[in-house]
Amino acid sequence: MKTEPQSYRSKCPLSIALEFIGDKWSLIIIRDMCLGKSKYCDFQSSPEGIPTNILASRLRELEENGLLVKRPYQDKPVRYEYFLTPKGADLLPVLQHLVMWTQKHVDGCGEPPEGFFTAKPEDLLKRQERGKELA
Amino acid sequence: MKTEPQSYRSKCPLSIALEFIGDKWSLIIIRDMCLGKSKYCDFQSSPEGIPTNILASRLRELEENGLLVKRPYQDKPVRYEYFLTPKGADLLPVLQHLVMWTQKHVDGCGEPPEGFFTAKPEDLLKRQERGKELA
DNA sequence: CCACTAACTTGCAATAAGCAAGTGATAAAA
DNA sequence: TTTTATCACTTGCTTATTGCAAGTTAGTGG
Repeated sequence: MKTEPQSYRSKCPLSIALEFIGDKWSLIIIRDMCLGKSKYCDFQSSPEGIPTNILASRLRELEENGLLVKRPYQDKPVRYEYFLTPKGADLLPVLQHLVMWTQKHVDGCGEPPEGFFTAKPEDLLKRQERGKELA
Repeated sequence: MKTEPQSYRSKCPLSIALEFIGDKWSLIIIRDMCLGKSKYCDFQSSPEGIPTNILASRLRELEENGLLVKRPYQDKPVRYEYFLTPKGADLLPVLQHLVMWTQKHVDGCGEPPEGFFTAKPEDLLKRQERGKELA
């Protein structure tokens, strides 16, 4: 996870990518956002059961790193929704290939929802735009 | 990292993939093998500077999980070379997209070696086959 | 014999993960 | 009007993982 955008361990683009999303949870959150989830409790309710303190810290880091943005959807009390930025949405091809890899090599894994493989990063941003229009 | 192939935290293929390679180092080793490295000291000399105990444990786990195999290339003392299996080599598209992602979104990152984007998983296995023929 | 190399292993301090419980703001129910 | 409930977190604490340095083992070359 990168918090200070300087001082990467190397200039290798793969290594840098792993400093952003090289852990067990970040891409799970990105996946959930790709599937349309946007609220804290949505992420908590995923079957992997992310611990709540880790969810909070990952959301903070992903936002600091520009992969997502949060936007209040109510005040009293203020509550936030999280949306992918283009930078975050562009991880979709990575997710798609990881899913294909598991389907090819791991028995008994589940199926992604319909349309997952044909989705494009741009499609993920439309949801956010619609939300903005309504706000 | 998966060691016991049962008991995934969920059946989601993305989540399962992350149990195999969801950390900061596994894909660095896979990358090095994609680039033709095969010996312990090769992996150690990469610019990211993987700690040696982590390298040893990752090589063990990646082998247990079937992403690579080791093969002695000398005895007295016995020394091993590590090679990608088809399962490991099939992560190449994931690496390629991660590299593209960083090149698009992170300033000042380096370039992959020539031919990286056009390589295919099968190409990575030929090296291993050549090695076997000579053995 | 001594230095040196490759491939590890071990010890240990620091960091991160994971679990459970608590907090603060508010709305809805009794 | 207390009582309960929800959402989005935070805190405390225990365990696990990282990362650094040093040591080990089985050789090779001089």
